Amino acid sequence: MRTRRAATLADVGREAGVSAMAASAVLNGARTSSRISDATRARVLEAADRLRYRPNATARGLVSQRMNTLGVVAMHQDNALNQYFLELFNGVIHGAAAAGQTTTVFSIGDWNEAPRRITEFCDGRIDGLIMLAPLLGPDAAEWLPEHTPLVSVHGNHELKGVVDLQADEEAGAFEMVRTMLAMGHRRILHIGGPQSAHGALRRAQGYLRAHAAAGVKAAPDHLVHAGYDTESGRLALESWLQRHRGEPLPQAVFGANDAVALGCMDTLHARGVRVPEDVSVAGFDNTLLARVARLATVQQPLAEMGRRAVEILVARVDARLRDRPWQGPNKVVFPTEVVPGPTLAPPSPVSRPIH
Amino acid sequence: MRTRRAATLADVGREAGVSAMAASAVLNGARTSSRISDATRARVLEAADRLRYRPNATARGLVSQRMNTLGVVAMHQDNALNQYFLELFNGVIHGAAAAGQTTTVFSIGDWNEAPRRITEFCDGRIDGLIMLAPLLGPDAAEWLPEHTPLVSVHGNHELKGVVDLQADEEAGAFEMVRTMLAMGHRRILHIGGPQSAHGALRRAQGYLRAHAAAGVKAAPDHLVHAGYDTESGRLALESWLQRHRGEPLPQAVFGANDAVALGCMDTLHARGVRVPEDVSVAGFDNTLLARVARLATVQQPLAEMGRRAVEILVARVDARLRDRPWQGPNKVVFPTEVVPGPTLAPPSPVSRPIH
DNA sequence: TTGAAAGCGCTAACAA
DNA sequence: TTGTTAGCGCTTTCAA
Repeated sequence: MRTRRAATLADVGREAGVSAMAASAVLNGARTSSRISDATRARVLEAADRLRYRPNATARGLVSQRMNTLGVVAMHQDNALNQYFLELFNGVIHGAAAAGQTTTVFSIGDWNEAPRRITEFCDGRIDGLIMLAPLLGPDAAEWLPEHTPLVSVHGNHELKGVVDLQADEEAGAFEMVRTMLAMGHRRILHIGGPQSAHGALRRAQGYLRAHAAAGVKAAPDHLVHAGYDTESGRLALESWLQRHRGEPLPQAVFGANDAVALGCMDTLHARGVRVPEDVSVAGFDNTLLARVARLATVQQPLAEMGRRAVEILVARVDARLRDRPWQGPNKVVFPTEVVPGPTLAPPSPVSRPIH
Repeated sequence: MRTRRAATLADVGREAGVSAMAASAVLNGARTSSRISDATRARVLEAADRLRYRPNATARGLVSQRMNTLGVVAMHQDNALNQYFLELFNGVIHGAAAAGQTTTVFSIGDWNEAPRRITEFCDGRIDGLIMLAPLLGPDAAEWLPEHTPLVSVHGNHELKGVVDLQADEEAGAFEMVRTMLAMGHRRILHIGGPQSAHGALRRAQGYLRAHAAAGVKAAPDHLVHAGYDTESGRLALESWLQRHRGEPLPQAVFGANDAVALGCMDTLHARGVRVPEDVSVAGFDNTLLARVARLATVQQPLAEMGRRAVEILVARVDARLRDRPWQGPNKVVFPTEVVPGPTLAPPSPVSRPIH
């Protein structure tokens, strides 16, 4: 019995000799006024089972104005989503499962595509959207879809109508650099993230504030900005070292994130510089990368942030469906924490020059 | 103007003073018999722009029987999807974007939930489903949804109606172990994956065939089975070493996959055993884990497999919509390849005992 | 060139 | 207790 389409309520009703509504009442627990006689119920159930009836989510969604599906949008680089995404996404999946939602992912190569792509995406197939690390200007409020509740993680700007989840990156960077300074490091190089990302700027601010708090002057050329990926880290450190040939090596390198820090370790390794004997290295995020490489890093509770993003988004979807305004906070900040590791140790008393 | 719902075709039509069909013809390029006058077209476009009209995907899906959305189901462990998933998923996302599809993910904690969860999931919200490393018995053919095209990656059984993508794991394991034997290794321990996973069995077969081909007898206790995750690898090797106290260390450990191999490296590290000086280690999959840890491994083209899975699935969805049978292959096998790395080196002439 | 009507599969009113 | 009717937003005949 190879039919192209799945059985519908009408089919079940016909098979059971009742109307489609009766079948609906039995199968999908619609709260129509009254109940169904046991005989009818049994016939319907039997017919549904025989026809392998499954309610059609699209039709339901059209009626109920809800698909029980959340969207996630993230940026990919070189056609690949990164570890940061995976950690957050694990939390999202977990939270979505707990809330009975499914999750639809789409990725964009550049946030400049966002106005078009996000608008296309918010076309009824998802009830709400989570934006991961969106690089959107303040003008985004103008084009962001009005009818889809939005939550961002590590948003760049506070946008009207978008609930944003942040980690306290400034404090995390501060603590990490404070730790380095307390160990005795003085020449700490920070390979920061893109200047277009406010999070990267906050990390750099933490770096500077730690120096100020310790009364140590940070050399201006010890703070540079690059990308957020491994290759950027590799190249940024390599070119920095070439520019500073003959000068003493930095005592520590603080990467914008774990991927960048690993890129830096590659560069050091390729030059025969030992970590941590010659140079200490630390990252940021505490992704799996850091755990595998035993990299000192700053923990952000990414999985938890993903879960919370879902919770808040579902609450907003519920509220919208009942025409209630969103009562919750517009911003949530999560704590960060230094994670020590064998890549971070006190500086060596003698310093090698760069060649 | 805060309305709860987005503008519909009817709204646009009303605003432009034409029928909803005219608006549909203009905006959604419906191929209704004739064309629209330029004046009407302009009015409709203007109204749509003013109302920020977006076609509703759910309504379209109901009519066209297609949501342009593909499903992906994978298993999570400890509430987390793993690297294997991420590599494949990157390919899926890439392929889906190229085919104009979005991707809906759901994860299950155990493949025993699959009959219920997959059935629920295939309810019209997705046009087709990709199953990643499904552990399904041959009976699955009975309950798998009839009306949703299915593709599996690393399927366990050939299932009627399911197109399966495999990598040649047996050959990959064979080549890796052949390489080890050629280097002079004789005591090669294989920490295999779960015996319920046929892929794990094929890797073990490759291990055995390489020994046979080299005329080397593999000690039976040098092939054990455990889980596919890091912790399993760690524990499996630790307990193996405890069971073999006093005997010489294995010269090489071949993990069921990269995660297991890293767990083995943890165990060796904790015991002060050096890699590769005392023991060589290799993994399988060539995930990011291996690349970060510079682990010797066997490459499977996971991203490409994800892309191909999408291509095939979309072709099947197209075919079904036109009531055409699927003409393509029911199985595709991808090549594997040994990736060398500094964790794999010739054995040391002296062998330390296990303590 | 345009509009009216029907229907995708479902649910929610109301009537019988 | 059950069936009829209408409608979610869209597309597709078919008639004007």
